[in-house]
Amino acid sequence: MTPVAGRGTGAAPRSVDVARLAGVSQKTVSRVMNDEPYVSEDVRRRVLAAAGELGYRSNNAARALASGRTRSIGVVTLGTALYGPASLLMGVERAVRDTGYALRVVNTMEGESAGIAGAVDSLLDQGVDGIVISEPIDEEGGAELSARVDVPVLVLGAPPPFAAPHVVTGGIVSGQMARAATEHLLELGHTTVHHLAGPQRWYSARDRLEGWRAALADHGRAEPPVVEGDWSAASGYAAGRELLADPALTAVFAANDDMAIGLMRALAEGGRRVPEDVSVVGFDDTPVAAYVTPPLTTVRQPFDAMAQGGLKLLVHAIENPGSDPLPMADPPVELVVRASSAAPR
Amino acid sequence: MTPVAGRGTGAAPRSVDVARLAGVSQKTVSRVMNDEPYVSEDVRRRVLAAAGELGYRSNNAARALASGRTRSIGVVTLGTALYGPASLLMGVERAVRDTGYALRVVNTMEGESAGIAGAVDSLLDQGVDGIVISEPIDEEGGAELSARVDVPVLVLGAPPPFAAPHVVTGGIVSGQMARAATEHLLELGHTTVHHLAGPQRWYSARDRLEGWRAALADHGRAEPPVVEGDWSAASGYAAGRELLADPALTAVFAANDDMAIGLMRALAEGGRRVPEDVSVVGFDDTPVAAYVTPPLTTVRQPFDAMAQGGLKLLVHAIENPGSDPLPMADPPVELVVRASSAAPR
DNA sequence: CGCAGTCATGACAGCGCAGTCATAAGCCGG
DNA sequence: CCGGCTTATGACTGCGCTGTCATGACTGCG
Repeated sequence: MTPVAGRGTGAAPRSVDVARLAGVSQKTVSRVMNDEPYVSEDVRRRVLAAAGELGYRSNNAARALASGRTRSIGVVTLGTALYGPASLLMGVERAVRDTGYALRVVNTMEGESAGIAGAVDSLLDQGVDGIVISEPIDEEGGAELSARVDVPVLVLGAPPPFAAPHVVTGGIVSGQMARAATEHLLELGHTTVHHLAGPQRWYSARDRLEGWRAALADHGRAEPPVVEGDWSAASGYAAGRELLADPALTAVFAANDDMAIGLMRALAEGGRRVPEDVSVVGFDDTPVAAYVTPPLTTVRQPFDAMAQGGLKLLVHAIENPGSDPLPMADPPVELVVRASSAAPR
Repeated sequence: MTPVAGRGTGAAPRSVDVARLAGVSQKTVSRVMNDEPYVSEDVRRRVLAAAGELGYRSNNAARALASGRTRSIGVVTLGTALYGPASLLMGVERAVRDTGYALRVVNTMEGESAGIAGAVDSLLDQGVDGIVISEPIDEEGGAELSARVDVPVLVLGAPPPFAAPHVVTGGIVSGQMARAATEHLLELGHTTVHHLAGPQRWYSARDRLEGWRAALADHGRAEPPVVEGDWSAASGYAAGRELLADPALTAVFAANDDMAIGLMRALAEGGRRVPEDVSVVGFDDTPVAAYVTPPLTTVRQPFDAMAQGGLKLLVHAIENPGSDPLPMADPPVELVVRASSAAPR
């Protein structure tokens, strides 16, 4: 009368069930599942066959409880569909997959009560083995947070927002490329370059501002007033309407492509031709950048490479606690010159 | 000599430690942490104070093991930064947060070996309580997959790709809006409307194709040959170069905004003015759609509402097993008319 | 005042794994 | 041919929590 397994048919099989079927101990099943050494080929095969037959899948909670590791990495995202952050997140997903870890995601909406600290906290609650903070924005709470973080943290695309024990930084210095973009415009012969900045709570926006500033300083050029947007094309458009007031305007470096597109629309409406009257350079190389009118000169960021490289560091830190952090090679960033930038006049 | 807790200072506090400090049983701590009834206010306060003092956070793995529920929901994404899928993912993240569940993410790259089935499988391995499949694409393997799925599944933005036990569908019928977009062009006076379709492995692309087709059929119009892209502006551009060959071309409905933008560029290069010679309508209302030249008429999808509504269904299915699925109200979709569409001539 | 019913709490077991240690078998060299 | 090694396996335990049940205190009511 008793069914084979002795439990209701609905219940998921456990390692003991597999063990029984394969005629081995539960521990041996565990060994096979974890690719531990000291298992004979014969036994391994029998266990795998039994597992397959029963449709066994090991219980993650039990495994995490017993081993103290969850084999998962948490990501803090910004909760926007902006091309940069979204691409970085996708890169992280792809890269995490390769490492064998699972991915947990929480997002922190800008202006939300808890912010990054809250997001990190909820990841710690979930018991992740490591944390990725992607494109952090500036906020308070970093100090108290760092005390509670007891797993390695990877900060992607910007300097770490807080000084926690095991923080590594991966990813590019986007300031460097902002500098290159600005220099591109100067070398075309523009007297100076205006900057349409991103929201300054974002490290990456500040980075780009500083890169632009450094380029102007290097070349001994006057620094025009900065106009700040919020990354959106709408804000770029609004900024463009402001900039139209300046008859001397000949070149603008925008902190991302969306703002550059909004800016170009405002310029067009104001009767300024791009690039004949005003050159525009963006940042990100979004998929549409090459197809707007005119095609946008911009900076392409290697999101996948950043994520992959950074995760390698993180996994190293997780699996070799106490060891020195791996060095991070800055992945290649590229200035893509298109029709929106040209010599003045 | 023995320190207070009797364990190394590095070890995370457990509920027994809290219990000891608060002078109650471990079970009572568990009661407080889970907001169970039958705990006096006094005890509750003492326990919370003790937990705060020790920096206690409950161990998720142990909780999951004991309760059999992980309190987490898995999402299958497409691994692209395309505006639609990325927005939907963000919407899901936001919505999940409100439900109190944690989010695990896996993505299936198009053309990858395992595909959706593999992604779902890995989520099941992780032991999620429910699964969200966002924008599924067409593929085999659905049948065998459905046998293994033992948690509720929500399919967002398209019909379910497989017949699993507990599948609910949430989200809009984008075909309906494709129809509205096409009708908008017909009502402007265009004799017929071309369609620049998305990749037909995507349900949403097929939906839009069918909506377009239905609109033409309703109005008794000839159906021009379909051009298929891959969602990218580049593919829209390529399609545009093909469409230029047709001198009778006066209106195109593109399955997303990026392709519409590429298309408009090709039209511009071919000397066809938008909207004077050719009207273009897109789909998605990406943030730049309003700022390209000319501003793009398009269809705005309420990603947040779709995700929120869908997740409500999913959580209901998780927490009330066996009950009838909740009805899903289609969230409002909106045709945004801008300058890229106008009457012919 | 006594009994049933609510409320508040604790003791205990067990969730399904992995870690530790014990054990047995094979293998080698002196 | 025996002591010491490597290899292969199992018994047992415990990870930190939740579920079940028992227990006692307190309540109201006939």
